[in-house]
Amino acid sequence: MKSSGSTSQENYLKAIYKLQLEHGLASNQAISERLSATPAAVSSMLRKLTDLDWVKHTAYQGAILTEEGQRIAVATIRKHRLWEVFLVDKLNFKWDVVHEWAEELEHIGNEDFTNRLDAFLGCPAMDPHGDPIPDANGEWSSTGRFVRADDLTIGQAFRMRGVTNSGSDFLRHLDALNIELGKRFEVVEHFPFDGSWEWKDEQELICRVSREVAAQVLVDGDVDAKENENG
Amino acid sequence: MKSSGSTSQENYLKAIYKLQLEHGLASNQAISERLSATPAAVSSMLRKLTDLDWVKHTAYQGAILTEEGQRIAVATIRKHRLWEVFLVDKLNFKWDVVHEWAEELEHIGNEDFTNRLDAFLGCPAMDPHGDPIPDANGEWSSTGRFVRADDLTIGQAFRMRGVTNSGSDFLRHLDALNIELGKRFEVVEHFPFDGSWEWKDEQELICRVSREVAAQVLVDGDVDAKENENG
DNA sequence: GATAATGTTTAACCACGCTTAAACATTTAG
DNA sequence: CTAAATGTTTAAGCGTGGTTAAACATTATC
Repeated sequence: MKSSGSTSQENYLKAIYKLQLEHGLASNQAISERLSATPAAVSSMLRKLTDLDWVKHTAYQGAILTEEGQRIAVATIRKHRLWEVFLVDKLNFKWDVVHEWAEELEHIGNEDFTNRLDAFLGCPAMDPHGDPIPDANGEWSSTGRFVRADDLTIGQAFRMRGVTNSGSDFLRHLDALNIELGKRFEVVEHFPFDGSWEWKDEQELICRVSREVAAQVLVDGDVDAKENENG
Repeated sequence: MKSSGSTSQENYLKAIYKLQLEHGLASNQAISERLSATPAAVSSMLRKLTDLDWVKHTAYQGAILTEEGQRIAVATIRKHRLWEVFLVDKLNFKWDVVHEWAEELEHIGNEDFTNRLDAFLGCPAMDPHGDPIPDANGEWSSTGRFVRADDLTIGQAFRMRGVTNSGSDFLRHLDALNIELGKRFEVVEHFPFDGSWEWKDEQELICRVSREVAAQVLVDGDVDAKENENG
């Protein structure tokens, strides 16, 4: 088989996949918000996806993906993230703008195409936002689990590893604060008053971040244990 | 402005552009054949393109592109050919299969995107089939004019430079004959009986090609004049 | 357990790009 | 110059993926 869907169908499968991770199943309404479509549109698309055997849909409950639906969803996410790597690493786009283009590119190409792109990029493990890239078999090969930056304690060293919010506004804000993927910091202070934090980088420069920022930054809190990597 | 059209619109503009080069203007019927669509579909699309001011259409005569229509057509061809270079040079696809993927990729990205891709690829002058790639301004910067391989005379040295038929069957046939872009040959013999030719490559290996092949291969017949390039 | 609030589905409709079949213009041939 | 052949356009309709508005289930509340 190894079928795949239309652009729109793939977008639905992706949305359901992500909602399923978050809530176990994807309600009609949640999908509709994700895709900025009306609930009516979702309803009709779910019928099609059910007919294709890509989702199981219990009326008034929600949708979950079948094996095949999941395969297509993961393949699409893989393509999306590989293209993001391409756009940042090869075309020198900034990480806050690549999502839109990747959203279009992800619907092009078959398995062979994707694997060639993967190989060309050096089989990257993560996209420019720190999100893991599934391998050719759809496996999320050992996503070294990261923690939220607001889970750290004073004095703790860490490396910036990802974000849970890939919106342009947020990413541009991180750029403005000189917070970038892989950069090493240490927690200097935490202010319970407003939940904000003070970090310092390796040049001892202080970086003050709000509660909102810390909550959406993923870090590797286990930095000293494996410092043979980059520092 | 710098507008651009839908996938389908861009395909029509491309087709009209090419037909215009060949026949001065694009008849409804010729477009319909190019795009494998019915004349009725062409008729209705031409109305839309006319409303957008991208073509001028004289009923029962044919269509020609406006300035803007031409700009979009050339930009689309530029993107198509750049992606073909990417697919062959970076993803190691063979030249006979890249057209299909490029046909999808060509509709993605804006001017900035395309220029970044161009720069990343080293601003190539030609696609993998030897077709020239217009520059960022839509100029076909000096397409060093090539001649058909069946225009050569015995003893003449030449370099393979392109094809006038990019169909997979033809390209695979050239692969089978070890005829590739940039390769140097010399005309050994011509057989008026069936119009076939004998060439020899730099290893003195004889390559026998049919009339049909020679007619669709473009070569640089002026090889000795500028042998500082590759030989 | 009836009722209000919420969420889902259906119904009618739209735009896009295509189809077939019929009507219409324009050439070409007799 | 008329008739036939050819090419073009219109009309009606289809599939996809949307919309709004109304009908319908399902929760939550009293």
